[in-house]
Amino acid sequence: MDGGEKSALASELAQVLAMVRELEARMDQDPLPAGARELCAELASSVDRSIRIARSCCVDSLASGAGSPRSDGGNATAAQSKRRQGTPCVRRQLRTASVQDAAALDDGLSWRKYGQKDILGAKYPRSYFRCTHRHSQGCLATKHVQRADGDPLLHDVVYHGAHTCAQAAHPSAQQLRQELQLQPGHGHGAHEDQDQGASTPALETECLRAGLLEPTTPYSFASAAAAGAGADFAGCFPLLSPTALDWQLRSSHPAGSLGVGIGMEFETQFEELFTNATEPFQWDLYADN
DNA sequence: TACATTTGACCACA
DNA sequence: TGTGGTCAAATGTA
Repeated sequence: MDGGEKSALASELAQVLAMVRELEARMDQDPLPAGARELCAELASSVDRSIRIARSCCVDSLASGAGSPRSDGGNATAAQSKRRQGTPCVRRQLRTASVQDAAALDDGLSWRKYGQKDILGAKYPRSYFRCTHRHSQGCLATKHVQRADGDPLLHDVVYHGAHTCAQAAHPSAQQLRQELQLQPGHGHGAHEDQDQGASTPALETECLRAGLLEPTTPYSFASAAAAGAGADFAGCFPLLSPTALDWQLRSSHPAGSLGVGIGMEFETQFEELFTNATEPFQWDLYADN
């Protein structure tokens, strides 16, 4: 990371900090002031920019194997990668508000659970879902959901195959299809092709810069993890991206219902953002400037 | 009654 | 042979 990038990152983070403080102050007010939502969105995009800067700087060190291994639930993915060769997949991580909260895992598509399996080395079992319309419409889309070892609120969701049923028109399904099509070779899993596509992180960065990858979508590890460079690049971002955080806040607190409780939840998630991100980013930037 | 979930068993792959 | 992925019967629920 050169000096310019460091200062760009430091500047972004300084903005984030200022906005968090402001948001914190506004959270005490009831009802929530009009600007709070906008501030959340700004906050999200600012952290998102920070992550992009950090990511573009970290890729090289990650490619050389210097990246930190997955800290949560990732020990099972190596074995998993032996399976489903030839099926493109998209991986996401979603955080729920509580252990019982399943709403945050709802992607708007209808799934039917068809199995659950204890995974070697994983603390929590993996659940297997397939499209409800598998039999009626021959839709072969499936997804696997597994709770992270280190953080029970964090769920690893792996999607296999695009929806071909009536749900294919759903925004979530279309987004998934787009991400699946971004898979190198369109036939390898996100974490399956660690031996190819070293240029993919650059591609992703370019897409992000060009606005081809919508920052408003839930954070996907697909292209990052698909990159050979990031052998397990996803593990370097052990939490939701701020954009996904924003998305979650929006989805779990629909318009008008953004209540008092959000303050604590938001605060907790940001606390995690800063504490968890410290290692992978190694941001001693303030000391550095 | 229809549909979803649970769970033990089976299969395929490395 | 061990493990992940899937099947299908049993069970639960609206």
